[in-house]
Amino acid sequence: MKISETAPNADERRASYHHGDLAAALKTVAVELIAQRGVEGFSLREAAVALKVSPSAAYRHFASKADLLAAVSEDALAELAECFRCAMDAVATTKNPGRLAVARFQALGRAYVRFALDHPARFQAIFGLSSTCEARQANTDSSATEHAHAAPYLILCSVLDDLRVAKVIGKSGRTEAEVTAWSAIHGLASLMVAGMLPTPSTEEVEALTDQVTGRVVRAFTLK
Amino acid sequence: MKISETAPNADERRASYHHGDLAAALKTVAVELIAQRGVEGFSLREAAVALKVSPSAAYRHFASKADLLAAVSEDALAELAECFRCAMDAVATTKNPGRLAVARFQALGRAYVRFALDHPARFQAIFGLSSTCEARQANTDSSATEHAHAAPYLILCSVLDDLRVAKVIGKSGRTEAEVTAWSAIHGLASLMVAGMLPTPSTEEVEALTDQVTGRVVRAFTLK
DNA sequence: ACTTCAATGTGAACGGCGCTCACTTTACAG
DNA sequence: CTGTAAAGTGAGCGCCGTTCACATTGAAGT
Repeated sequence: MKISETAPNADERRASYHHGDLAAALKTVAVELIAQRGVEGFSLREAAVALKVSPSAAYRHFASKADLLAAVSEDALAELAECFRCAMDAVATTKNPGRLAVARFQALGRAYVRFALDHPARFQAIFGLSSTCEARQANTDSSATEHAHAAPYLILCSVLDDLRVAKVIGKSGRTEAEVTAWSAIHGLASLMVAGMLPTPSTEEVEALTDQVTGRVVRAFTLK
Repeated sequence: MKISETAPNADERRASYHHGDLAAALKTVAVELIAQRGVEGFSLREAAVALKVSPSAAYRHFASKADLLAAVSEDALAELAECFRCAMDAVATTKNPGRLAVARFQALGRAYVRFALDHPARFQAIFGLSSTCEARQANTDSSATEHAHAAPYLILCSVLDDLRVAKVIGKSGRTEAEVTAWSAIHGLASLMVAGMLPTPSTEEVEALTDQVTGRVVRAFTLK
C-alpha cells in the first residue's frame, strides 16, 4: 500500500519493466477474481494477464498457486480480526458489565456473518480449501492451522472471558462455550454463504444472527 | 475379446467394450479419489483411467465434471439422510417423550459429525463446492439448493417437532431452533473436518458433540 | 436371419491450466 | 562504471476439461 508516495514518475518507471509490488497486486487481483469466479475458478495465469505480467512472474513472489492463496487467506484472517475489533469497539458502553459482554458477543457474531456475506471471496479463501482428507500429511502439523485462526479466535475467547467475569456464564461453561459459540456462528455464516439458508435482507440477517448468538448465551447462562 | 474360459458372464462380456454401469462406477471411484486427493484435486481423467476407460466415455453419462460431482453430492446426501434415520432408530425407547426427543436430537448430532469425519469425501461433495460468489446466476434458483438438503433437514425438523410436542422447547423456539441447531451442528462438523478444532479420539468427539447439542437443547428449553 | 439404430466407448485434438527453465532487463551497491 | 542479484519474459512440459468424428455393441423390427 505504500508505493505511490515518493515520485510521480514512479509508476511509469515501474510500468516499464518492473511492476513495483507485484506480490501485493497479485493478492489484490486474486481477491477480485475469486469474488467473480470462486476459489476453484481462480487462475494464476488470468491474474497475471490482468496485471499485464507474464504468468511466470508470479513465481518470483509465491512458490505456488496454493502459496498465493494461503497469503490471501492470511490477509483475510487479519482483516476478519480487524472487523472483530471494530465491532467490539463500536458497542455502546454500559454500566452493566454483563450486558456489555453480551452485546460484544453478539457484535462479534454480526461481524462474522457480515464479513462472510460482504467478502465471500476472503471468507472462501480462509475456509474454502482446507485440504481435507488424507491429502494433508505434508502440511504443517495442525499447529499452523490452529494458529491460522488464532487472532479472531482469541478475540472470541476474550469476550467469553468477559462473560465469565461478569458471571453471565459459569466456569465450566466457559470452556464449552468456545467450541459451541464458534461452531454456531461459523456454521451460520457458512450456510449463508453457501446459500443453504434463506439469505434475506441485511436487517433480517442481523436479526437471525442475533437470535443465534442470543440462544448461545442462553445456553450457557447461569440459572 | 479373451476374457474367460469357463463362462463369459454378463459382467465380463460387458467389460470387453461396454462397461455395464459406468455411471455408478464413476461415482464410486470419484468418492475414492476425492477421499485421497480432496475435491479440488479430483480429476475426471484420472477417474476414467482408474476404470480403464477413455476420458470422453464419462461424457456419455454426465454432462460435465460438475455434473458428476453433483450426482455424487446427491448420493451422499441420501446416505446422510439414511444415517440420520439409522441413528434415530437406534435410540433406546423411553417412556419419557421429552428424554426420547432429546436423545434423538443428540443422536442426530452424533450421526452428522460421524458422517463428516468418516466420509469427508462425501461431506466435501455436499458442502465443498457450493459455487459461492457471483458465479451462480446460471444455477437453478435457490429452490434446488434448498431441496438438496431437504431430506436430512426434514428429519431434523421432525425431531424438533418432537421436542416441541414433548414441551421441551416452546413454540417460538421451535422456529428459531431450526437455524440454530443446524448451524451449530454443521459448524462443528465443518470445523472438525477442516481440522480447525482439535480432533481427538472417537469418544471425545462424541462427548464434544453431545456437549454442543446439549447446549442447543438448553438454549431452547422452557424455564 | 438380416438390417437398422440408439447407446456406449475410442482417440485425437483444442485451449487453458500450474509450473519450470534458460534467458533478459532492471536497479543498485562497490 | 560495473557486477550482481532481484524481477520479468517466453517457450515449453504435462495434465486438465471438453468436443467431435468414428468404432463397437446389443437389441429391436422386418
